[in-house]
This record gives sequence, structure tokens and C-alpha cells, in this order.
Amino acid sequence: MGVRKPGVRIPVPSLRRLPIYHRRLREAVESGIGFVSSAELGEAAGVSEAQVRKDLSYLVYDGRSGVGYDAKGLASYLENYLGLINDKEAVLVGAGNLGRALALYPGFGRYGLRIIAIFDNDPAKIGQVVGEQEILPVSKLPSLVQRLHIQMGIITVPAVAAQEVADAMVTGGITVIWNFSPCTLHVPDNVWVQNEDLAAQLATLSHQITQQKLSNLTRTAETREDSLTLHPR
Amino acid sequence: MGVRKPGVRIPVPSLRRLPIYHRRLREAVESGIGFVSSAELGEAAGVSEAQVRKDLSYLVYDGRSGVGYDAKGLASYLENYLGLINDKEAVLVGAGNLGRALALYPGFGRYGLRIIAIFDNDPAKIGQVVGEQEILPVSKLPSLVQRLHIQMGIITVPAVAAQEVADAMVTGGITVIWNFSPCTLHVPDNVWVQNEDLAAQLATLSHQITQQKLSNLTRTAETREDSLTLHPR
DNA sequence: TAGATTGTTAATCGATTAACAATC
DNA sequence: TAGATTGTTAATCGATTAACAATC
Repeated sequence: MGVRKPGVRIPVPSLRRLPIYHRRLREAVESGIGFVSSAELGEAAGVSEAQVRKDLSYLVYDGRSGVGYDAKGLASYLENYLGLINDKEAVLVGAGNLGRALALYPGFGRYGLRIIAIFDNDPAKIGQVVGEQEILPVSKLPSLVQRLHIQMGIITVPAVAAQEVADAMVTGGITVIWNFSPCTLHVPDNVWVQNEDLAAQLATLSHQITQQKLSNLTRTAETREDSLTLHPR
Repeated sequence: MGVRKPGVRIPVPSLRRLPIYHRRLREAVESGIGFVSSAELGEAAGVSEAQVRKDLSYLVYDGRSGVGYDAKGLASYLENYLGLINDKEAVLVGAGNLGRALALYPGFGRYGLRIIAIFDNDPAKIGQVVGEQEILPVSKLPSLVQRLHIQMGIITVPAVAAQEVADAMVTGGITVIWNFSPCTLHVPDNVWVQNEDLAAQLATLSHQITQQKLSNLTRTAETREDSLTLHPR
């Protein structure tokens, strides 16, 4: 339809919604549905239809007025735009429960993630096999990363060890780090860190539970009927 | 110092930074440091010192001009505010690799999370023990949740099964759901869902890697020296 | 055509930043 | 006191929402 201004970059909140839209579109394709409206995409992502159209306006892919978005076409476009069709080679450091779970997570492979090596410093773990990978000592990380031009590192070690792991990754040339350790990493400007701090997330859930309890107490004291409406037995 | 307006609720972005500040304060306490400045807290969270002071202005806890924030005092305040000191009982459904890893994650217990039951529908898993919990069939979930007044549910099942698990949780009276399945859940208004969609997060990392590659190609074509600066060998 | 839904614009909303008087 | 750092205000920035002409 209209003309896209070339200088405008997609906002991060919009970017984060694209995978949700993509999933909804794939579901439509699998159900044999040809077109999906912005309202339907918004429903999947929990945002308004206006928001969806705004998000998609940052892409160079148009919907069809009066019809919606071509499910197959936009899904493919998003796979390209998000790089899901490219193979992304990664190393994972920290072969604890979480690290093993991520290494074996089936959803990642479908998005092009290839974990090509797993590292740990626990002598008891080195040599063990997770999936198709043998666990290697962290000392071998920088050279391997450098030699194979690995772009991505996943950190699932305890917080105290995370910074030195990040340093080793940066030394090897890694520029994207997915950090599951509950800590702040210090890296050069050209390295992109995404934190997946589950303990911090839990803290916000914890706050939510605490608030709910408080408001329930208040409500019970004020009007017993409202309280019963919210907590049907 | 000043007067807090009572009607102002803390914005979600601010709320999500509080656990990071809390962690930084705990580190200070462990190092025997009495006060931490907004600049130091901001450094830990990757935000400006002005942002930190703004975030903390939503709390009813004051720093000391010219000195900073009392590490022990503010840490305790945040533990209360975030509800970290309260025990929060939860059930977890989906005893796959990720579910087991979360059930055994040591960081959660320190924040007051008690996973008091684990469910799965795979007959091969039912009866197995994870940590201190025996895996139970999902059919037993609603009554157990109701009887013990559990507030929180953690979902780590495949996407196709997630909605029915959420329904069972809601039936039992759960009002906070932590959803690790890559799907959108439909729940009543009084239920609070936090999505931890790792596949969607991976998609944004994937986009980042793709963009870096593109800009490196461009930069290499334009000025070879810049490219070398960004990729020291 | 009539109905539906798009892409875009302008208005609104909310979060971040900058600046500084207050104060420890 | 002098120096440092706070809490708050106002200015800025950016994202979301509402409205509607364009159009399939």
C-alpha cells in the first residue's frame, strides 16, 4: 500500500511480538486457512489490532485490504526477517539441569539453532554426552569458537562463574550471548547480551501474588460478596 | 525526603528492575559495604542513575542524600515489597527436561518458591521422583490445588497440552500462571499469566545475529578497517 | 457494488532523561 | 563547611491507540 520510510527501525517491543504473529500464522497454514486478520494476530499476542498493523508496518510486506494477511506469505517473510531459516551455531556453557534441558529443547532446532558444543568445568561432567554432544572443558572454548566462527553463546552456569565464561566467549569472537545466569555481564559494546533471569522473573510473580493476597484481604474486609465472586468454590 | 502520591502505581518496567537492584544490594551487604549509590545500582541493571532514583521513588523507602541507599535496609524492604520472604506454594505440570530443571533450580527456593507437587500425563513418568516430589497424574491437579489453596502454577508441557493444563489450574483456583509453553493461554481476567516463551526469545536473538551479519557485510564492503576493529582475531 | 480490513496519520499515553534545589 | 548524592519536577522521547481514507 503506502510508502515505507527507510530510516525507521522496528521498536524492540514490536520485534518481540513478531514470533507470536509468526506462530499464529503457522497454525493458520496448518489448518488450511489462507488469510489471517490483524484482529486475529492481536488476539494471539494480547495486543490490539491497531498495534498489529503498526508492528507489521515496519516490515516490507503488505496485507490485503478487506481480507487480511496471507498466512503462508507473511509466515515465510517473518522466517526470513527473524533469521529463523538460517542455521545459527551456538555453544552452551554449564551442563547442569537447565543447560541440559536447553540443549535438548526441541523448539530450538526448529528455529535454526544448532548447539554444536557443550562446556563445563566439573571434571565429573566432562566426557559425558548430552544429546549428540560430549561435554568439553571450558578451557577449550575460545579456540573452538574462533576456529568455527561461532556467533552465539548460551550461559547456564552459576552466577559466580558467568563473567569469566562471558569473557572466554568474547575472546573467541562471540557477539551474541543468551545469559541464563542471575547476574549482570560486562561485555564490549559490539556484543549483544540477552538476559533470561528466571529468578528475577520469579520476583515479579512473587510481587503479583503478594499484591493479590493484599487486595483480597482488603476486599474481604470491605465487601464479602466481591471476594466470593473472585474466588468461586 | 519528599511526599509520595498514594495513587501512583509502579510501572512494570520499574518493577522488573527491582530484583536486579536487590541482588546488587545483597552483594554489597555480603562485601560488608553499607551504602550503595543510584549510579552503582544503575550500573548493575544497565540503566541510568536517574532511572534508578525514579524507580525507587515508587517505594516508601528513602536513600540518604550525599551517601546513597542503605544496602541492608533497602534489600530487606525489597524482599518484603517483592514478597520474596513469603513462602509461595506452586505446582508444576510437565516433567520433561525443562520442567525437571525448573523444579530443581536452586535459585527459586531462595526466593520463597515451594514446588509442592509435579504433574505429568505420561504413564512412564507418573510415580517417578523429581527432587522430593513424586510425579502425579494431571487428573489429580484441580482437587489438590483447591484443597491446599495453591496460588501459582508453572506450565512446561508441549504447546498442544498447555491450554487444558491452564484450564485445570484455573478450575482449582490458581490465579498466577508461569507459562513456559510456546503458546497463548486463554484465562479469566482475575488470572495473571506470565509467559516465558524461550522459542520467541530465540527468534529475537536470531534476528540480532542476522542483522549483525548484514551490517558486517556492508561494513566490510565499505571500509575494511572498521570491520577488522569489530572482529579482532 | 457493499462489506471488510488494511496502512497511515494524529492524538494520547506512559516511560525515560536532564536538571537542580534540598540535604545528609 | 564542602562535596556528594538524593527526590522531584519538567522536558523529552518513544510506544500505543483511535480514527479514517484507501482499497481489495
